[in-house]
Amino acid sequence: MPELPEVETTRRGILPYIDQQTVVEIIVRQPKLRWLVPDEIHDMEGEIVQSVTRRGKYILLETSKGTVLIHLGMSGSLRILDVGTEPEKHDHVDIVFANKKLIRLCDPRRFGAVLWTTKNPLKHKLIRSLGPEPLGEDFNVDYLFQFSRGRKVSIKQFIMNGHVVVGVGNIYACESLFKAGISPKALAGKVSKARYKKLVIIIKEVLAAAIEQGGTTLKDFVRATGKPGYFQQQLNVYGRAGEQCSVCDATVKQIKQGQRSTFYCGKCQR
DNA sequence: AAAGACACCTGTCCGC
DNA sequence: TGCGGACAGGTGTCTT
Repeated sequence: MPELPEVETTRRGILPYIDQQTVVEIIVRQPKLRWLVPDEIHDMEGEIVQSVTRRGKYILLETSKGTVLIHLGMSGSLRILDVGTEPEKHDHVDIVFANKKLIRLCDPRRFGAVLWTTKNPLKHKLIRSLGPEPLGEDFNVDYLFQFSRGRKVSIKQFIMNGHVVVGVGNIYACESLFKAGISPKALAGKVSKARYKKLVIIIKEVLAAAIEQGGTTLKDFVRATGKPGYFQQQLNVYGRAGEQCSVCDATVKQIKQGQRSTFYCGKCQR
């Protein structure tokens, strides 16, 4: 489900309810997520949430004792609810606050994670080797072009690699390459600097626009408030195999790259 | 170091 | 209606 826009939408959704709030209780109904939810997570109880930030697709809740790292995996969502709201089947973790609100992690496939670190979270094993934020200045044409030299993977797999740049998942990789007119099959190491320049600009535009729209709701993504996102209305190729391209008369194609579906227009993208 | 396959898990949809 | 298989928004780990 969540790529960067959905995670950022979620972060913004929960922020006003939990920032500077005291954690009263953490309820773990199902500890078996991608990694076991550690018992030390309860050290957060009684602590005040000092910041609600995001690094890549991780949401970080910082307290003076440590930081919770939350990842939504493929099917996770976080919602703000009132204390007393009955949990449903896949509601695995609640973080309950003194203001009678709670954030609830629902994750049917359990590829998500809830982790705890007492150190600088940016130095956590899963965070420290991540690539730059796509909306930051460190993600620019010089960086991407340099990093791509010698790479033999397709450009689509390259930009989806979190060690290259974070937050560009399957939907936005497909959409960005379509808008940039670049074939997803082009080899990363062979793409020109001029084309990378355009791609960088477009990735930033696409992600920023998706955040503004509250993310993409394909089947079940909901924002923290329970509302869906609206960016799916602007998808040009993702999920549109067999349909006519929105720009030309060709048909949108679907292929597999690195075990993931890729959607593209063979005429607009070369 | 880089690339590819595989793993984790549940729900849904499609063809027979 | 049932069943098998493919597929789904991610990414760490293991093998080449």
